[in-house]
Amino acid sequence: MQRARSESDKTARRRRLVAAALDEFYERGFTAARMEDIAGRADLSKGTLYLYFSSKEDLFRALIDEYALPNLNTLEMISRTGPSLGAALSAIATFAPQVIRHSNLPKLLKVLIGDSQNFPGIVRTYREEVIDRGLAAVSALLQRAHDAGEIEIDDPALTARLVIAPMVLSIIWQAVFAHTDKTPIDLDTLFRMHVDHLKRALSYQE
Amino acid sequence: MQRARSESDKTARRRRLVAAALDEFYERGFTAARMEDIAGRADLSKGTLYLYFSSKEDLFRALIDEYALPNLNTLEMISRTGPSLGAALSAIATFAPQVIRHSNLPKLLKVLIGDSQNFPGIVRTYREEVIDRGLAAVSALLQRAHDAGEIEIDDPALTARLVIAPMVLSIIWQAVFAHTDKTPIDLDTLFRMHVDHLKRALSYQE
DNA sequence: GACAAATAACTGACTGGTCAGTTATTAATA
DNA sequence: TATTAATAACTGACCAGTCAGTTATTTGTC
Repeated sequence: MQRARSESDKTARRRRLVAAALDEFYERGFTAARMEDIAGRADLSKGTLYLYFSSKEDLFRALIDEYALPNLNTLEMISRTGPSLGAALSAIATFAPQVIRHSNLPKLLKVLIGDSQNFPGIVRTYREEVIDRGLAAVSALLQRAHDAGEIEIDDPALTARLVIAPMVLSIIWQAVFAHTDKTPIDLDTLFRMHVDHLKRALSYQE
Repeated sequence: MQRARSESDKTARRRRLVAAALDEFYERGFTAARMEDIAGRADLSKGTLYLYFSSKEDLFRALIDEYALPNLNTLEMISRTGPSLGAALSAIATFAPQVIRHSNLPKLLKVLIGDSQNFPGIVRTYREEVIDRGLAAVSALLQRAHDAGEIEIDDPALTARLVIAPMVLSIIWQAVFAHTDKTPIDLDTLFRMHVDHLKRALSYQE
């Protein structure tokens, strides 16, 4: 293994280690995952891993910054800049299957749920900085559409939960069951249907 | 500790141990949970626990029979005997908050997700005997409503996922975040809204 | 450009502690 | 007294985190 001398070499190492940690945590669970295996997956030794992260929990904490925040930023952008609710929902319907199939968010969420009780501090952070912000973004989007007379709606906060519910379901499914499916779920159709239902359900009716 | 003499004493012991295991697994995760603590929670010693269950995994397996199947049976009953889709959905809307707040299903699902990768066999069983049967029940309900001309629907299997999505979201929320909420989510309103949306979205229009 | 000294990235054997599962022993019941 | 539920001491494997030592790379000197 070539050594990391420059600062950019080191951040690359950090990223490799975080990626390795996510895979090991995902495959074996936080407690059962071995630091030596995480290091080995990144072609490094256990000692080196401890040069980059001070503890197993420190490594766990790094996962959120690396994998949750980018997706949240995309969601917030869609919610904020969407010209109309319909357009924003359609954008979400396109975005969601991508994230579920190709990002690390399902793995991250699985790990987070599985070890939530062991790390109340981390869960609190994740909840405040990711979940609450995501719900707030969708909620604000709905409120604006209501104010513009686009839809009728009683409770934006609860409705926001109904909007994201199929994402949560699909993310969990992807992380837990997807690899046992012979034919994968048609996520594109699922989310198109979901958005279609929402538009019908929320639009004014005589 | 008084001894278990009769056969019914012993099944009572088994149930106490399974309940203790669920709580420990939920609070610490499967790997981190200690057999001694599980036994202690049931006011028994570790050795006694091994008289009732041959291994930690055996104990894990018992959780599904004890806590998942009863709820599934209720869901299947609602889906099968409902006189109309609207009535069945309303029944689900009443039933779901109860289960989420007062049953052990949230804890079970949290444990199952967290340790799914370590026990592919158990996950396969759970998926086939609980999830697939639950989805099939809802799917059949929708199909019958369609055949009766009650709703228009393209894909009952995917629609069934949209029906249960808020339940999964709420169950996860309950298991992971609920204890950090100052004010609990209004589940009754949430599911009333959900069912209302579904009825609007699926009914024939214009 | 050649060599040596200095630096810091990297390694893996080791320690201290933990815990699943076993077993020898105790004691309640019939 | 025979049976068996229950216990607690025990064992063996496992692993997070440490640290003394190794080696690739850079820097300074001629």
